[in-house]
Amino acid sequence: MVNKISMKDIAIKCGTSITTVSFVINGRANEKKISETMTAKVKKVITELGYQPHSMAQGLRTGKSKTIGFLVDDISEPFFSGIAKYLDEKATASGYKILFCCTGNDPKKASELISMLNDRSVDGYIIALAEGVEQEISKLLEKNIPMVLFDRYLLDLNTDYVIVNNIDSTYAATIHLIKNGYSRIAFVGPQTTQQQMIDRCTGYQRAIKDYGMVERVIYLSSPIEHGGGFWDIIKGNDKPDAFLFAANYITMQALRLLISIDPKLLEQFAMISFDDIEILQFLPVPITAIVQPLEEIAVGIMDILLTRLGESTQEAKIHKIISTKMIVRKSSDNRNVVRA
Amino acid sequence: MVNKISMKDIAIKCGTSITTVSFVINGRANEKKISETMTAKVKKVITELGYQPHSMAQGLRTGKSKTIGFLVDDISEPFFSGIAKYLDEKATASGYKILFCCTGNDPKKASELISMLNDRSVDGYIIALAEGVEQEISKLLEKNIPMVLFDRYLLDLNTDYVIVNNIDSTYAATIHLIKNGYSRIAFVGPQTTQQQMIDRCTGYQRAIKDYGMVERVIYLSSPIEHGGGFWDIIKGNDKPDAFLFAANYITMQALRLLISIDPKLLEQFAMISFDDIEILQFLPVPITAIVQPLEEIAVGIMDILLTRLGESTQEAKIHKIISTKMIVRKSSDNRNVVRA
DNA sequence: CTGAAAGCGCTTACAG
DNA sequence: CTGAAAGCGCTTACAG
Repeated sequence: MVNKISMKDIAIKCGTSITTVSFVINGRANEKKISETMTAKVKKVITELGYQPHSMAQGLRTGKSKTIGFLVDDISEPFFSGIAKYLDEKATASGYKILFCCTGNDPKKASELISMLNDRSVDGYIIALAEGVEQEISKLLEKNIPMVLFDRYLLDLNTDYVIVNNIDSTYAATIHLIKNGYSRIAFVGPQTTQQQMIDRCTGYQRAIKDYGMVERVIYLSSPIEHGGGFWDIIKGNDKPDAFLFAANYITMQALRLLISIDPKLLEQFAMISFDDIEILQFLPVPITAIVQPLEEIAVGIMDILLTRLGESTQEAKIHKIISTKMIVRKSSDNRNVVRA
Repeated sequence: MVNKISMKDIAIKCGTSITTVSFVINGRANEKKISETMTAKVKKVITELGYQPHSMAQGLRTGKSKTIGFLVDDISEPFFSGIAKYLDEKATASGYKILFCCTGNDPKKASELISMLNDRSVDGYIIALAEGVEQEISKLLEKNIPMVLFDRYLLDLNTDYVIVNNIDSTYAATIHLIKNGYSRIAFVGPQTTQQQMIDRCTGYQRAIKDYGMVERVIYLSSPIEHGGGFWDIIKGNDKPDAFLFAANYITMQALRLLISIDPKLLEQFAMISFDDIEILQFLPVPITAIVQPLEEIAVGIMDILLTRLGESTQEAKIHKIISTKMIVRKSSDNRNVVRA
């Protein structure tokens, strides 16, 4: 990093002061009534020398780092890395850079990371909340630091967030199964207090109730136990004829479990997965999926965050709900019903 | 970001100077012969007030940002996001943060991003090189900025890098196919000048030559053309009985192509994929894979980079070659040979 | 053993 | 129309 060009160099070369140079750089030449001759000269020298402002000096002075903190459990999960890609694109276009952090589902690590991001003076946060960091979130809220939650949210925390229409999505998916003739539909989800998971279950439950069916909610334990609840249910007399999986990792867990017992089992149940993953298309019976539009979610997040970053006073919180779409594949058509 | 505590606050509260506080913070109390009483007092106040150094001020003063730039085509690709996760873990543990950037396979964007990272005074770079940015890389090299390349590398660029033993891997994979009775083995790769792809092809070619077989190299075009070369080859008289795919995206392209023509085709060929992806295990005939150990690669990268960041003079470049391992699945056993 | 002071590269209120 | 100067929060050479 030798010989970086500074505003001083520009000023000297132009025979002016760094104040003038600064005004030109920040587009305040007009406002500050810098002569056009000087403005042009400064601009010319800037491109000639390839001057780039020193972001840390700027940051120190302005208190803004043009950096956004992004917190998720695991960046290598396709949903998060997909979102990350689009976020990065939007952020870069607006002069921001994103610091990605993985909490590994550990609340302690999460709060350490928040504190670390705070040290680095990030201007805002994008967070898929792990359970147990409500306190840290509250602290940030009090400080009025811009923050957008996504994927997960907390009812009792007054924040901006972007989520999908979880209830409607599983409601529609359940009805899709019912319409295709399935009558023993099970919802398979994780044991959790995460609001989005509760919502997904709620959508399912409402549909089941509206159609006067029997509710079957299964909590899949992780790591998977062969002898455990799922297997008992599958081999029981009153076994389900259709599954609605609450998230892609739940789908994967269930698929692994079924395959490890007997790959043929895959063909005996109707299935719908919340979240599409490439694998679903390549199975012997391709699986229907509820698709979360990643780019739309990312755009929603950045729109809100950029607004906040430009605001002086906090307006009312924004809650953006994005619609999923269902991609129907063979696994949920009525082929199975005949057999059942 | 109100009322951040500064060294000045500590100094006042301790009745000393910020110099002393700084020495204590930087662990130079002994060296600078600060009294134990004062050292203890300062430390106590620091934890009491929850002081955190202001990283931008530090950065401005020291010229170090404790930040690493990470450049790949697309962070949402499983190979890269997997690497990213482990890198982030290691970096955080050493007080560094990583700025992830996606070049989207666009050399122009790549050089813009490098310039942007440069503005942000990143201390080092981790790069999976896209073609066409050799010049920018060279510039960084000249400036002696620490940089580790991975996955891809350039023979004529003298840099640190971490790659896998590409040649040996495909050599072994090819021989595995030969030993299992396949005799018309095709290598399927992208049309590219990327060294690692050339190496993978070389390994295949050597094995074919050593066993006196006929070389069959297929360049898969993207987007896939139905009527194109691949289909001609598959339906021809002299069609291959085994495929070695050069990368996971090539595997996916080929799978999509085969499935779109006829899913049964999947069972008619032996297959090995460079890179393991979850999908391979779930196919009707699970596909053998050459596994790149992500964590080991990430550790290798960070080890080199952290060494460089701590060095004053550049030692000789480090080239770290990591061994892959092959996970043999049903797709490469000799089941097909009987039929052929 | 400890402190005053310079300076990293910016921005901006103030003065002319 | 333009510039001198203060200050953001640190680190460190220098002086006592």
